[in-house]
Amino acid sequence: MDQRPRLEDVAARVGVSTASVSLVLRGAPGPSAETRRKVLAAAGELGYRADRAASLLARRRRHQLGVLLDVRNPFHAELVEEIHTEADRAGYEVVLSTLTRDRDERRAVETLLDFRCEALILLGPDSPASFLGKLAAQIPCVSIGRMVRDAAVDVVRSADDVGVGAALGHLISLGHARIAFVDGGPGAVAAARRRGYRRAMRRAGFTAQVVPGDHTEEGGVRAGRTLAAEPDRPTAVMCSNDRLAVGVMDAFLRAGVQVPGDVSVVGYDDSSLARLAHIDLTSVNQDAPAQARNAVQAAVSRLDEGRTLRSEIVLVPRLTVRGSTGPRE
Amino acid sequence: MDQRPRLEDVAARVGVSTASVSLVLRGAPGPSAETRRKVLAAAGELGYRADRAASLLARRRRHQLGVLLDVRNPFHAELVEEIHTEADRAGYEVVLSTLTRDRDERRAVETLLDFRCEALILLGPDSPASFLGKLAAQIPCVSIGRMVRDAAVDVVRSADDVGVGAALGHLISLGHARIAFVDGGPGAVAAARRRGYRRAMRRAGFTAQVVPGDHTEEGGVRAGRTLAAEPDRPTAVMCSNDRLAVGVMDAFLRAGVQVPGDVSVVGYDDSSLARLAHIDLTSVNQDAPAQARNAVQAAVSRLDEGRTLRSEIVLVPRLTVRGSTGPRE
DNA sequence: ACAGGGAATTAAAGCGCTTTAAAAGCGAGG
DNA sequence: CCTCGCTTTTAAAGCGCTTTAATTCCCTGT
Repeated sequence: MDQRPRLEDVAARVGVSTASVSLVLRGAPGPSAETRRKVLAAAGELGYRADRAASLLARRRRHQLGVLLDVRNPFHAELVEEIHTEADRAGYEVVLSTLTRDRDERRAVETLLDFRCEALILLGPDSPASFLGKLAAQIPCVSIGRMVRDAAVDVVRSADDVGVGAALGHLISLGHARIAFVDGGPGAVAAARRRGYRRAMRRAGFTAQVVPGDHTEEGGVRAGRTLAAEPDRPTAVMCSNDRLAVGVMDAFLRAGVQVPGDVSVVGYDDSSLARLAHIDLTSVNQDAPAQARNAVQAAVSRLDEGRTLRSEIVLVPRLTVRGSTGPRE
Repeated sequence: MDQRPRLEDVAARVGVSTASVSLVLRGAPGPSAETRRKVLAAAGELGYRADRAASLLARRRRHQLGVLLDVRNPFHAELVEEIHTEADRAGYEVVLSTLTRDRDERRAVETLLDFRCEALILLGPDSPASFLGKLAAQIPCVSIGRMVRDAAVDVVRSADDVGVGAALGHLISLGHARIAFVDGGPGAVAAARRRGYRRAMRRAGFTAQVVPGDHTEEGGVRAGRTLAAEPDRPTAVMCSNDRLAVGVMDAFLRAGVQVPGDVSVVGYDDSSLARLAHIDLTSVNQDAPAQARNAVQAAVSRLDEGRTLRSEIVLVPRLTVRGSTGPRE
C-alpha cells in the first residue's frame, strides 16, 4: 500500500459502510459489539489513523485549544506540560504557537486562529489590552499571568503583589529595613510586582527604592553594579524575576559583596534557575501546574458548559526560602 | 456577522467565483489585476482568513513540517526559533509537538502524523533506531543531534567527538594532563561524547577517567563530590553537557575547590546557562542556527527536489572559552 | 464580419471525514 | 402472518477549500 489507508479502506475490508467505521473508531454509540470488534481489528491491521484535517473539517466542534507561548521561556515550558495533560483529560488537543524573533504575538495568534482552535490560552501575553479584548470577542481567551481588564478575557494569575509582600515579609522578619527593588521594566507583570513592592514598603513604614531593570540577566548585572557602588547600600534586594536576581548576585559576587552575608537577594518565579544549587535563590513560587489546570478549565467551561461570565482566578504564591537570604548583619 | 467569513462570502461580495478568490489569495497566476485588487479589498474588509483544515484537505501538498521537541530543553528552543524562520523562507508551516511527562516520543510523533506533516524534524530523538527507521519509511525524517544509522533517516549533527577533542586540546594546551570526563549516561548523544573523550585522551597519551553521570545538574553534583574527595584529584574536568558542568562546579565550590584555580571545568552545548556571568562556563558551541537551517533544507530537498539519497550533515563545533578554565597550577 | 487564439473566469469534482435522516433488520405481540 | 417498536446500518449531504477542465471574453488579423 502506498498511500495512508483511509476510512473507506477500513470499511471495505470489513464490508461495512464508512459511517459505521467512523462511529466505531470514535466510540460513538450505535454499532453492535460484533461490528466494533471487526472494525477495530481491521483498523489495527491496516494501521489506520484518521486524517486530522479531514475530521476537523467535518466535525462541527474542533476540540482544539491554542496555546501562545515563548518556547525560550522555562516557565512557559512548565505550563505547557501541565496544559497538555489537563487538556487531554478534558478531551482537547493542544496546538502550540511560539513567539520567535520574527513572529510576534499577533502573527502567532493568527496561526492559532487558522487552526480553528476553539479557545486560546495566552501565556503572559504582552499585547495591548485592546488587542486582547478584540481577540476575545472572536474566541474565548484566557490569559495566564497577565492581568487583562476586559470583560471577555478570562485571567488566571498569581497575586504578584501578595508574592512580593510575602518576600518582603520574610526579609523584614530577618531584620532588613533598607530593601531595594530591581524593576522589570514596562510590561504588565513587572508593573504588578512593582506595585506590590511599593505598597508593602509603605505599609511597613520603610522608604522604597526602585532600581531600573528589565527582566534579563544583563539588567540585573547593571542594577547590581549600581547597588554595590552605593555608599549606603541596602541590606536586601528584591528582584522582579529570577534572571534579574541572578544578574544582581553576579555583580555582587564580582564586587566582593557577600550574599547573603552583606546583602540578601530574593527572586521571583522560582524557575529552574533559582533551584540550581549554584544559585540557590530564595524566590516566589507561582505554582505553574495549578495555573495551567485552571486555565484549561476556564477554556473548557466556556466551550462545554456555556459559561459566559468572566472568570478571574487568582492564586496565592508561596515563598521558597533558599540560601540567598539571611539575617541582617 | 456571527461566523467567520468563508471563501464564498468574499466571492459573493466581489461578485466572482470562489475559484477566483482562492487563486488571488494564494497569489496564483490567472486573475487580472483588477480582480486581484477587488478581492484583496473585500477579503480585508471581511477579515477573511482561510480555514487551514479545509485548505489542507483540499490541497494535495500540505507544506507542513512537524517538529518533535522537548519544550523544557533550552537548546531545542533555539533550534525551534531558527526552524521557524527557515521554514517560512521555504514556504512551509511548522507544527510543534512536545514531549511531556506522559507524552512519549511515539505519541508526540503520532500527533505530527495526524496533522499530515510532510516531513518530520526530530530534535535529539531518543527512540530506538529501529523505530526511527520504520518511521522514515513512511515519511521523510531528519534527526538533529542524534546520529541514526538508517538509510532513510537524514541527520544533521555536530561532530561531538571533534567538539570534545577541541575542548581537551584547550585544556592540554593549558598544561592539564589529568583530565576526567563526567559522563552523560546512556543515550546516543552522550555515547558520542564519551567516545570522543576516550579517543582524544588515548591520542594524547593520557589515561582516561570516566565518572558516571546523567546530563542533569544533580548528576553533576554527585560527580563533583566524588572528584573533590579524590586524594589525587584531576586538574581538569570535561563534562558531557552544561548542566552537568554546573552541578560539578557547585559541588566544587562547596568543597572549597577553586574553579579554575584548582580545577578547570568545561561544559558542552554552550547553552544560555553557560553564558550566565555567574557561571561563565567554557563550553562547546554547536551552532544551533546552522543545524536548524540545514535540517529544514534537508526536509525541503526531499519534498521539493525529489532527493532520495540519505544526507548527513556534520557541523564542526566551536569552543567558547570563558572563565571556568585556566592554566594548571 | 469572422475565425483563431490567448487571457480571465468559473463550474464542478473532489480532499477524507462526520453526521443525519432514512432504510433495513429483527423480535414480539396481536 | 402482519404490524409495531427497537436496534443497527447506511446513503448521502456536507465541512471550506483547491484545482482542473471547460467556458467565456476580448482582441487581432484577414
